[in-house]
Amino acid sequence: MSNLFEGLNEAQTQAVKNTLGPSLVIAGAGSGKTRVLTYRIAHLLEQGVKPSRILALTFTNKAAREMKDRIHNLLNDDSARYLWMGTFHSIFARILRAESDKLGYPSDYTIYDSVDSKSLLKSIIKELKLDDKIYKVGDVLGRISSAKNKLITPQVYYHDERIRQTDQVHRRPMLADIFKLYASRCKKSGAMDFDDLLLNTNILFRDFPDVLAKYQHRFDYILVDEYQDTNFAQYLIVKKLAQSHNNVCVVGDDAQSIYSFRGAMIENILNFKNDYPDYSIYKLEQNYRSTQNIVNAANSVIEKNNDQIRKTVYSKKEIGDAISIVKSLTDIEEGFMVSSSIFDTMLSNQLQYSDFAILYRTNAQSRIFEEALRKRNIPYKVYGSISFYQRKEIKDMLAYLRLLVNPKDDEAFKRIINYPARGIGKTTLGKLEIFASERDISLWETIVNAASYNNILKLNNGTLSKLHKFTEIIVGFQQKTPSMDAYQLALEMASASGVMKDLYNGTTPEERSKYENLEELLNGMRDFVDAAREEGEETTLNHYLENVSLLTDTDKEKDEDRNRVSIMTIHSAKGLEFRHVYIAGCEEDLFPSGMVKDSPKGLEEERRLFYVAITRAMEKVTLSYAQSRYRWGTPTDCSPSRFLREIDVDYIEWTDDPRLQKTAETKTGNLFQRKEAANRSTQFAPQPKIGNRNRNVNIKPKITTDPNFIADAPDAIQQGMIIEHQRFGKGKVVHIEGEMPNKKATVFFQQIKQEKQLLLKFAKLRIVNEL
DNA sequence: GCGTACAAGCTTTTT
DNA sequence: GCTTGTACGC
Repeated sequence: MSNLFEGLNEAQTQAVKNTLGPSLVIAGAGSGKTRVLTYRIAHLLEQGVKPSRILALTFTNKAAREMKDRIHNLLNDDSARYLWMGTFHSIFARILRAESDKLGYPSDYTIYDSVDSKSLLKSIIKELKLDDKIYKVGDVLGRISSAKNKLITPQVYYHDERIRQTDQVHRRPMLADIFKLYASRCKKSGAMDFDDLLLNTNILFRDFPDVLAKYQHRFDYILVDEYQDTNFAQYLIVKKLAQSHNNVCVVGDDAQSIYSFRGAMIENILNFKNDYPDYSIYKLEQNYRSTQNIVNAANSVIEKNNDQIRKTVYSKKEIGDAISIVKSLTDIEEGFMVSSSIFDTMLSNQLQYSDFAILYRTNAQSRIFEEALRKRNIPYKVYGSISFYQRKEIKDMLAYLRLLVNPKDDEAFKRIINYPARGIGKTTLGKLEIFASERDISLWETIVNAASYNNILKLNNGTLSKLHKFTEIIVGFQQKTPSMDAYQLALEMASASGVMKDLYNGTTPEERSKYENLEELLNGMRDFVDAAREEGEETTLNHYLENVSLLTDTDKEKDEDRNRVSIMTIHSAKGLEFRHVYIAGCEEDLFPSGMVKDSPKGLEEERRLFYVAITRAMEKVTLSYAQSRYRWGTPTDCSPSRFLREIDVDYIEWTDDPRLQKTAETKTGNLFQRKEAANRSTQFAPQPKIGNRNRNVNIKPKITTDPNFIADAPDAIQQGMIIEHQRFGKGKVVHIEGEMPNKKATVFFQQIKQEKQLLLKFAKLRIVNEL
């Protein structure tokens, strides 16, 4: 490795070089943050620091893996393998496995994901005979989670007057009891949820000073990526571990803090100077990713936030294209517009599909883009949404395996006791649950001894023998578990349990895909076993299951996924970059989300999210909004997002209506508002006023070849796309047959009710057959 | 105990 | 519009 500092700018060089003492690296979007982190670690290794003495914490497995790869390539040796690098959750899960006995957990403890947590909470709420409309599972879990992230244990929660009063005011006085029962059930099942991993690490370090000392001395250097997204529990772990040497380097960007709903405290980065008074600060302000227009536009938005570390992010790249703002009439049309634009841009600029991304605020928006892209035969990949490991069929299979390793895992038990159907239904499970709960034992212990408990359980002989059959299968596999590798075991379990057969018999596409998913899981396990064997690690099921709950979809990218348009939420786009970015649904109540618009803090976070979205782009940003969008199954009127107005007009280009562009040359006032006003008058003025709302007979069906008319239709049609029939909600639809060049088409008129008046009219064409 | 039919609720974002 | 949960009949 010749010269590490070659190609780094001054600020980057300083941030890489000065490895001693506390360092705060403020890294603007696209400023080479990952580069600094990897070079800093490589630099430490070059100086002779042992990799095992470096702890590097990230927020996603992907980020950790990428960094490892890059360090490996920089140094050209395998020292990166021995770094302690990973997500907070995976690193501390590992430490907790080693120290679990001190906290009264087995080292093979199960990690409950949010589906497991919710299922457990649901049964607790039922058990306490509480109204599940008042105690909504999601809300309750959110409350418990945020308590844990603030290191509020159930005991503290239970005895804290103020917390209890808050719950009282919200008419949920039993939350403390639910929390307490939830925690004790988890512990009894030998399970930790995501938040427990951080909470229990803190408890471990608090109650066992010798253990804390051990880990303080294990790591000489600590690095934290995305520090603005740490919550209190994570913050305190870092602080404690760094105490003896203060060699802590945190990297982050307060402008990109978008996880406060998960307990992230932007204050952690803002207060770094108070925690480590002798800190050095490095500001990375040059953006290497985006054009000047994009950087400047993003800056003009984030400027509106009060809570921030002031910095000047700039780009020395070309000025580049202005940001486009595009209006569509409906969400469906937005889908067409974006997919057409991607198609055209790709062809005319000779780009790859993977140069494009469509970003949105909520996962619910993905479907429309999927459909639009599919119709154009554009390959795409949806990121996020439902994780592979959270799919029902995968969770069911994993539940069998979990039960082998940790038979006390009641959530796994409940998933599979009657899957595939073996005649053990609600009634039996109910009896088992009551029995287990009264005696404080697990469901597994209950059925193993069901015969001897049967004077109380009162199960009939048929049920008893069904239970017995189930236990026999599980016990048989439990005995094999230590001697077999994870893949072999899972494969046999899949057939012995009947899961394989159940999925194989499916005929519908959904069922087929479930079977394929099971195959994929098994393939993944085989890869795991192969890799472990190669590295000389354990190939056991226990080892496989250790991390599987912490894996997400993005962690298993395949080659065929490579040249595809990416579709994802802005949250999951964080840290990524694309040449062309479409930000869809820029509408009030969607982005910014309707749930936070009343709180200034919430709004600032939404604005940061908008900032993150814009700064993903290297060359071109297109902002899109629709005037009407399906929500809860009905068309809803939308108004453009306030964020569109917040972008400095110098960096915007208005492309949806060419007639208006010439009129907006002077730069006084707000371009956006003027254009909106102009839009309103030109768009609606020519329409005949409809007096009687109930009689929409003003539109006369006609045969048309009028080119102007066709020009009004979505351009997808002009390209000869086949557009299927779409239902138009409550709008009135009129059919008109017409000839287009080479195409026979049906035209739909739709009127959308807006503010109780008929305001809009637009045409959709359906190509009936190709000539 | 199982499968189907209908109703209700729902849409912030995730390790 | 879609998914999940419940009620009812077998």
